[in-house]
Amino acid sequence: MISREFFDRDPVEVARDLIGVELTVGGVGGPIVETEAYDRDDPASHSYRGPTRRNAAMFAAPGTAYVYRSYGLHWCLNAVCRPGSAVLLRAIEPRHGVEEMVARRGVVAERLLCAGPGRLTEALAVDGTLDGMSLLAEPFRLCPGIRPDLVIGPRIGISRATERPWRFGAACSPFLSRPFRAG
DNA sequence: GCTAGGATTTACT
DNA sequence: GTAAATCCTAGCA
Repeated sequence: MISREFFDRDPVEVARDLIGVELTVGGVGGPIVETEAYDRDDPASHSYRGPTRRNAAMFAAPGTAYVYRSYGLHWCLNAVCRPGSAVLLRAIEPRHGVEEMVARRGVVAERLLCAGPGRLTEALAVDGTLDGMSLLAEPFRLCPGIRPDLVIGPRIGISRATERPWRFGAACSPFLSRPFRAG
């Protein structure tokens, strides 16, 4: 099992080591194939300007889930590392409870079920009610899995510190939200 | 109090 | 390729 100590490290290390880890929520999920790191001292991070009501979970204990609403309609799931830093989960490989994901997402293409932060949360039924909950307890489950070859690149969809190579993915995975430049 | 903008996805041209 | 959907937060008056 993944322990609290796993998350009590540099978010870049945690983002890298989370690739291949199996994440399930209520039994639905699969191996993580894409993550991004966000640090306390990072202009692109919600924690950059210090704790607020919205990002309070980012300053909670390592291993806490930070769930926030993006663009007014999507939810994004993060794993809190050291206080003020977190790892954004961008994509997983649909392996467990695929039928349930299809029912929630209403799509046929399996590779699009969890390929993106908003898609992932919809497929796993993650929303604001899980903000501040521990990823080390139900309904979450994290288990070490096969570690694939990694690809590294710049983060996506941000306007500041865009050059930091803090995006990690499983090489050649068909379930990435977007292809890596080198991969 | 009001306004601008965002770690996105989808549908349409 | 471009636009729309939609809401919370920060920043400023």
